[in-house]
Amino acid sequence: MLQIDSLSRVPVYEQIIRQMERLVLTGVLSPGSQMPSVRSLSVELSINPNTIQKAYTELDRRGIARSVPGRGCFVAEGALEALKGSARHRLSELAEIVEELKLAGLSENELVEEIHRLYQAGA
Amino acid sequence: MLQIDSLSRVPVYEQIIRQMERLVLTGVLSPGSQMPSVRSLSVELSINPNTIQKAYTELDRRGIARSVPGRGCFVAEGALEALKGSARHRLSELAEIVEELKLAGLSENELVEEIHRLYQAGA
DNA sequence: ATAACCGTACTAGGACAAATAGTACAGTTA
DNA sequence: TAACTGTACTATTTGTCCTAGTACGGTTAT
Repeated sequence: MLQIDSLSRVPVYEQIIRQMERLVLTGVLSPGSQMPSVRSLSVELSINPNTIQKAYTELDRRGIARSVPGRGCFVAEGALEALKGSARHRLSELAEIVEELKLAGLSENELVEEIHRLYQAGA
Repeated sequence: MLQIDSLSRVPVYEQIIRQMERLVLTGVLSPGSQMPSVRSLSVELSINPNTIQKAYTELDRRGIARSVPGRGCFVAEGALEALKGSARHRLSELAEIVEELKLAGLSENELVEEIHRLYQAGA
């Protein structure tokens, strides 16, 4: 279900967060559905339970998941809205890269063309 | 001349690299011109000389700067070409963000509009 | 009830990168 | 000669990520 790159600079707990967000956005995980338990996922990925918990706690804080002691961790009802809202926040990251590309001499048309290709690509 | 955000996750030496690259791209530093010395910059930014040196060494390795023992560190002649070449490499970072925004429901038109605004903005 | 799950909390320690601190050496320049 | 330049090296500190182990309380099915 999830894939972890232990060689990446990106912390494992953040990789889990991103992939969970992605599963929700793509509809693989629907609001209300149960997520893998902390322990089962830790066994599946061969990762310490504390690391999984850190990811789940953060997902809870962001309003994407709801943890219920004794029952499990579920995709929050407003998960999609929360994700779409936070997506706007990532426009700032986009702005940084765009500005660098712009300075490096990439024209607006070239960039728009690149965007078009990315949008056409599947997945 | 440079600004360091010590609270950022981005390492100080990498912040220096990026800002130097930016100064070259914007023409503030021209090829052949002398860059601040390791020691003077360390005093100005209140940062250990070793951290500055690490940034300068990397800039040298990328072909953006040329360090000359006893004389100083200068902007390389082919700095602009080196920078424009490596800029293309950052298109992969762009692809990641675009894909996330796409999943989050941002339409291609909205994104293109955003790009247009970024290109019109000064700086 | 009891066993088997669930999330949560806490302390301790290892591994690693980033940064600091201090010293030293060799080349350049006024 | 004095004051600068880059470079090299070791030791130490700091912070983050992750692992390890233990414990507590709530839920569920048998």
